[in-house]
Amino acid sequence: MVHSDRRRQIEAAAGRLFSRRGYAGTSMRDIARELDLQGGSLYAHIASKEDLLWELIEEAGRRFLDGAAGVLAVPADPSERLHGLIRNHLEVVTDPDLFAAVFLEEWKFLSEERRAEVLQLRDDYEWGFVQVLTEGAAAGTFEIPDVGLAVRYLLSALNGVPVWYRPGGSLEPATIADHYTDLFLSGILTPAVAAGESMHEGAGHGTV
Amino acid sequence: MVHSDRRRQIEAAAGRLFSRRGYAGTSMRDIARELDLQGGSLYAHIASKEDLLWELIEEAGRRFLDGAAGVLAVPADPSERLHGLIRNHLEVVTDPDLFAAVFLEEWKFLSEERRAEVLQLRDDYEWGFVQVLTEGAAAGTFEIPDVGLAVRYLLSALNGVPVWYRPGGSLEPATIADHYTDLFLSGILTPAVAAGESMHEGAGHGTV
DNA sequence: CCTACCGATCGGTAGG
DNA sequence: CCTACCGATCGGTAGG
Repeated sequence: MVHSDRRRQIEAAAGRLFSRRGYAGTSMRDIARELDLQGGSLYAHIASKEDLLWELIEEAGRRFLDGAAGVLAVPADPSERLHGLIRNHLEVVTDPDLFAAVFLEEWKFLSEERRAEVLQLRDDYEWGFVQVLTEGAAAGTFEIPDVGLAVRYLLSALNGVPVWYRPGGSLEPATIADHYTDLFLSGILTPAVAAGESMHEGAGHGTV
Repeated sequence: MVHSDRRRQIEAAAGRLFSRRGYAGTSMRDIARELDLQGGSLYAHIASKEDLLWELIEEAGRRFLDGAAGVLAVPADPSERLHGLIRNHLEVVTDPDLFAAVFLEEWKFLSEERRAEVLQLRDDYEWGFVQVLTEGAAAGTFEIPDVGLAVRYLLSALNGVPVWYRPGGSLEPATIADHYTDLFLSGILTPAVAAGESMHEGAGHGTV
């Protein structure tokens, strides 16, 4: 658990390369080159390429889960808790040291056991979102025909952020979280229209 | 442009494998094995592995763009046009013959020229969404503080569908499109709350 | 479409 | 951490 500096450097290089070219598209020699080492020298610090991938995925997964647990430990109404979950998710996903893109995309290259562990972790994590939406619906604050679908919709939107996010840009993760929370809670229809009256033909697109 | 049956079989096998394990994680011999061929035999039908990837990406890209153009050619109010764009996107992304996951994830393995072509196509495609949202805002139907951000949010949510969608399941693409359009237009807050009055403390999460 | 092969590169190890 | 190497596999080709 406590790793040497060199080990951390190797993990960081691997994280950058796995993010950019994927696990299968990155060779051990690619990683070594980033640190001016020979390919074989990496094995003084790590046991295998897959262990390196696992380390990165485990770390990101832990942060997702710990952050969400922190949010859910605080009593608050459903909208606030949802905002907290969204902000946590976007902080993890935009943290340049966490390589969330690797967590999200490269887990399929893990061994079967580790893959199962990741899927379990993702299920647990999603459960927090399901709980908050269900609470909000029970309280009458939210109106959600299919909670599972709404959670997949939201998490997909959040997971798209690392694709275009650049650290140091004009949008801080917390600001994106504010915008995304509003989009998810209120949508884009102007309030008067959303309130129900004055819409030309039903909802404009027969549904639900 | 007109391809032999064999060529189409090779493309389909490549699409399936590239979707599942990625371009770099799939070998030509993997593809050949699916068709009970020897690896070298593929080169009687295709020139290179990258050409195979390009073919799949080009085809999906064309369907995204053609479908959107069809929607935008019909006059309708912004909510209806948006619904049409969403339905088209989800039809493309769930079409088992189009391998949209390859289009979305594997373009980074293309040559620089082809990569640039894909990015241009994506820009053009996103432009349609930006246009519809901008029209809706100008008409007073939509209220969107940052149109570009809202489009990225929506497209990310849509691109997440192929990750969990299974053909033959209980949700048709058109049904998902209905749900997702509602989520994007109206959010999840109950109308009375969304209309502005009766919310305990501002919006519950200070924003925008 | 197969057999047989090309040079290059892969993850990983031995021995220092 | 390097040199030197292992067997396996890679994308692709020649010649039939």
